[in-house]
This record gives sequence, structure tokens and C-alpha cells, in this order.
Amino acid sequence: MNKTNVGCVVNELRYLVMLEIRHLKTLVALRETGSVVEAAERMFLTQSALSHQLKELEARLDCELFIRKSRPLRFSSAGKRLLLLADDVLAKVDEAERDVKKLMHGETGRLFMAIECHSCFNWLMPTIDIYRNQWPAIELDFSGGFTFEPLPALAQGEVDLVITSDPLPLKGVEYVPLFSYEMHIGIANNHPLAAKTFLQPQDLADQTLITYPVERSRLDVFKQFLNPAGVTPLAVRTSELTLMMVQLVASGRGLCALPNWVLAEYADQQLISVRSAGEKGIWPVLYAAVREESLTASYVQDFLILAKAHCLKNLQGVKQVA
Amino acid sequence: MNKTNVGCVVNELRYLVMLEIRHLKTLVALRETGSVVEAAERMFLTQSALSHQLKELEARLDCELFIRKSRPLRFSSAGKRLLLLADDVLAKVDEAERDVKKLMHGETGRLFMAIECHSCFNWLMPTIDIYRNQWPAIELDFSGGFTFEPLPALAQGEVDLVITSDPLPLKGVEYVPLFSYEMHIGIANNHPLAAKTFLQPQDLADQTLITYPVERSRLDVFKQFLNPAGVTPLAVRTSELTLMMVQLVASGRGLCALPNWVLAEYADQQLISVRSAGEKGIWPVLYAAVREESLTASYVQDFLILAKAHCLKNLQGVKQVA
DNA sequence: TGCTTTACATGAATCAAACTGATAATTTTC
DNA sequence: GAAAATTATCAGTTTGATTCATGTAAAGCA
Repeated sequence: MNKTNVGCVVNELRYLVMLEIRHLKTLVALRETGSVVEAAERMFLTQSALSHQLKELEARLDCELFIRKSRPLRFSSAGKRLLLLADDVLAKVDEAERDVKKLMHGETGRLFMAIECHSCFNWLMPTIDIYRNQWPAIELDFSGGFTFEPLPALAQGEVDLVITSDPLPLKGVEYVPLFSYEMHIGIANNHPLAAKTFLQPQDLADQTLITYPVERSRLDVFKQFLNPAGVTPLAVRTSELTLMMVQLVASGRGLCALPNWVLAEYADQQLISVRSAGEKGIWPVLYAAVREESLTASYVQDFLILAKAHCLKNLQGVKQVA
Repeated sequence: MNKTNVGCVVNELRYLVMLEIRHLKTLVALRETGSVVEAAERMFLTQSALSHQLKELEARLDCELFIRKSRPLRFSSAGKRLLLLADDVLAKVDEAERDVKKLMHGETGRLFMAIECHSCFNWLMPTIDIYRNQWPAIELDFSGGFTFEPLPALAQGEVDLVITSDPLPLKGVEYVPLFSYEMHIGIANNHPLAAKTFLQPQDLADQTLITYPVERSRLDVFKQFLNPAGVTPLAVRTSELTLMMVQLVASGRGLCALPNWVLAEYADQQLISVRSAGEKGIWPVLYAAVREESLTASYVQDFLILAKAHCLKNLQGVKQVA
């Protein structure tokens, strides 16, 4: 660039591409997780890699993008500006990629869904709404209900996708992990057990447990917590509605075991208290079950990607599965 | 992904980033040049590299982006869709990068320009208009005129940037090549010399040459064409206005030597004919001269990048300098 | 039609940059 | 203040983008 002498010709004036899509994704992950470690995890990279990447980017731009020494990390004004860009650009790139897929295999198809995990209603509906905009030509349907057996229906071809936390081996059915979450126990604020930091199986021996009206063999509290310890609750009472379960718990009629992301919002409002089941807690994994063939269709792949991303982003305390 | 057996768990569902900024730039270069070879040149890559890149991208997207066997190449519908994305995204990325620069060094400054190449008015004005939007806080000014000596004024600090095709060594002045272009000779359609495919110096010995009113030592026709052959035209007549020069040429009053990009538009309208000077033609290089210190300022760098890009894109028949 | 020119494709080798793993330095939390 | 967690850094490895050399196909021209 300079030999500090008379009239030299400066040649390398190519436009240095500083920003890459990769960087924008990193920034978004950073914002959504609040730490480099977690952002790295979400991007399937090591913390080291991301640290290098950020250092390199900051060097290229010659500016600091965020303040590390604060939890959660805070973005500088430059960082905020780039996040604005990221939100815009990443959405558009995604859309373009989808459009290309559609142009190629002019895809239209069917995506009938069912849930085995009844709380999943909470996130599934908003996800479907987003999805409908992305793939307007796909025929969508949803089967709920407690009597309905989704997995056999999936194998038979009656439905195309089932949300379940119980991946039982079935010919031609594959399970795509979405995320893992903690199964929390909801308890009245003034309940004596609320004094404990976490609950043991025995604690439930003289309590009423409130569940969805399904067999015990399909409930994680039994499978992973009570049964192994040989404990049965004093009574089991059922409810089809989550909100009603919470009301019952709040008024001291019993305890309930539900995903953290369901209980969190009620706990935040101080309606009830939540405790872990055991010291480490119970961490089921939620899967999307689809038939083998479906996995090749981009409109199915896209739904899976969307669901996973949507949950990781919006559901409190859910973790990516390794 | 598949072991074609019972109920396997499919794990790798990370969103494969297919598109990168790099790819978008390639597509745009492809559109603007109309061939892989030239696009590669413009991106400072080999033809091979670009060929690989495109193959890889098409594989990732699983679709053809453009039809190679046609000149200029034609884009497929998928290609067109991605070009749409590219235009949107690249502009926004540029803007964001500029904003970051401004946030950092809150840059405001001065950019007084002058031209030694008088035809440059044509592209300089539109370029300045674009630039003004990008850097509204920069004070812009422009000195024209045939009596004014820009290069000394640059060294003295009266102006900050000079467009010239004659990079004479001056302390503290650096020359940034913008592009190279062919110096064409304009000639009346019915002129006897119009029969030749290109002109020799001797052809001008009995002709009138119409030039801008500057010394012959600053005119490329003399420096690079007539003087080396020891030829002088029958007469030299001057005009300050390009359009008037062309009118004179069209009516058979003489010949003129002007950059291809100036004459091309008149030739396209069949107003005049153009011929090369010599078999290979004369190919001057146009430079932007700036003072050494200016090169570190991003608002100057940005002007240079913009000018170069704008000319390569919009001026007919200009070439990037190696 | 055959010959030359030009543009693009391909394979192997190279090289740079991104990533990892281990560890050190730092900060936060209790 | 100690322990835990987060981030930075170093050196080694891997990946994948780029080049070089060459092959193939199309376009232009006699």
C-alpha cells in the first residue's frame, strides 16, 4: 500500500468482503443465547472456533461488536447495527433458498400432524402458522385428542408427522430429535414440599398427582421417576386442559408434572412454584416422528428445521440435543 | 441418515447454510459480464475457481443456475431468483458495513475533486450522486475547467482527488487505477477512412483532428499514437464540449480521439463511426490520484471502490486493470 | 467440412483459513 | 476468597477453496 515514495501506483483496491453469512448467524446466535459458549453449541462449533471468528471479524471491521464482560452479553452500537442487518438478510436468504427448492421440485404435498405430547400444542400452533406462510401450497392438518394413537397412524400413512417423547422402534419410522427439556413438577406456593429445592420420588407417595388422561406407561413422571423408585402417588387425577391442571395445583389439590416451558409462564406470574424431579431433574427428549420417505422432501425437512429453531428460540429452558 | 431399519433416530438436522455472500457476488458478476471467464477476472479468481464454485453451489442447491451454452449466458429461473436476492442483500451488506465504519470513526470529511480527463464528467457526476447518499456528511466539491492544473492542486491540498490518465510521479501522491479503456477515433460515416477496419498514424496526416483545448503533451492520441510515428495532423481544431466535437466529426469537419465509452453511444445511434487507433488500439489507464494520507480514510476508500465498480458496470468496453 | 479459437469442465496439488483441543487468563458466583 | 464458568490464546490439524495443467465441447472461420 505504501512505500512512502514518489507517485506510487496503488493497485489492490478490490472490495474486501468483510461480512459473511456465517458472521450474521453467529451474531444472531449470540443474541439468542447470551453467551459465546452457548452460541457455539447451537452452531455446532467449539467455543474456541467462535472466539476466533469473532476476534477475526472485529479485526476486519476494526471495531468491537459486543461487551463480553457482562451476562448476558451486551452488543455495542456496531453490533446492534449488524444484528439489524442479520435479521433482514438471514430471513431473505432462507426465503430465497426455499423458493429455489420450490422452483425445482414444484413441491406441493401433505403434512398431517399429530401430537403425543399434549403440551406441545403451545408451540406447535405458532410454528404451523409460520410454516403456512413459507409453504402455502402444502396441505396442513392436525389431529389431537387423547384417544387417538398417533404412532400407528403415522406408520399407516394416516398422518405424516407425530410429536412424541417416546421413540419406539417402528418399521419405516424415523425420529428426529427437536430438543430436550426439563420435566418440572408444579406445586402450590404454600405447599409444605415447596420448601425443598428438589423433590424425591418418595415425596409424592402421599400426594395427588394430576396428569393428562393417558396410560401411565406413556407418562415420563412414572417411567423415569416414580416407577424406578417403586413409588405410586396417593391418588391420580386427570385433566385434559393444561390450564385447569395448573389451577388445581395452585389451589393445593395436587401436583403436576409438565415440561418446564409450560410451567415457566405460570411460575413467572407466581401462580405456582416449580421444582425439579430428583437432584438432576428429568430431561426427556422431544422427537418429531416421520416416515422414512418423508425425510427426503424439502417441505418436510423445512418443517423440522423450523420447529426446532422456533422451539430453541422461544421456549424457556430447552436444550439442544447433542 | 438411513440404515433402512426399524425406528432409527436421525440426528443431523442442522440447517445447512448453502448460500454465501461469495456466491451472490459471483452471480452478479456473472450477470454483468455474461461469461464465467470474465466474471472470474473481475473477482480476481481463476476461471477454474469459479467453475468449481458454481458446480459446488449448484450441487448444494440441487439445481442448475444458468445455461452455459449461450452467449451471453442465460439464467435459469432459480438463478434469477437468486439474483433478486443478491441485489437486495449485497446492497444492504454494503450499507451496513459503511454504517459500522461511520459509527466507529464518525467520519466526516472533505472530498474535493477535479478531472484531467475531460470526458470523465460523463460518469463522475452519476457516481457522485450515488456517493452523496452513502456519505451525506462528506463535503463534496468539483473543479472543472481547462485552464486549471489539477495535479499540483492535489499535492497542495486544494483538491483531494483527481481523475487522470497520466500518473506523473509526485511526492505524496498515489495513483489508484480505476479501469482501462480503448481510445477510439471518431469519424464521419461517409468518410473515406471509414472503409478501413482500423486507422494508422499516417491516415491522420491529411486530416483535421478535433481535441479538447489542452496541450498536445497531455493528449493520448499524440503521446501514444501520432508522436511515436512522427506524424502530425493537417490541422488541429479544439472544442470544449464533447457533443460539439461529435457534431463536427459527423459533418465531416475532422476526426476526434475519445474514449470508447464516450463515442459508443453516438456510434450506437449511427451518428458517427468509430475505429481503433492501430491494430491493437490504444488502451490508456484511468487513475484516481489522491494524497497518501487520504487512502486511510474509509470515506475516500469507499469513493474509489464505488467509482471503479460504477464504471466497470456502466461504461461500455472498459476493462479492469490487472 | 475441417481447422482454429474460445469458453468451460475436471483432477490433482497447493495453500490458507477455519476449526479443534488443551490450557491459560479472566470474570462471575456463592 | 474459592470454585465454577466463561472467554482468550496457542499450536496442530483439517477442510475446502483456489490454482495449475489438461481435457472437452462449442463457436467462428476458411
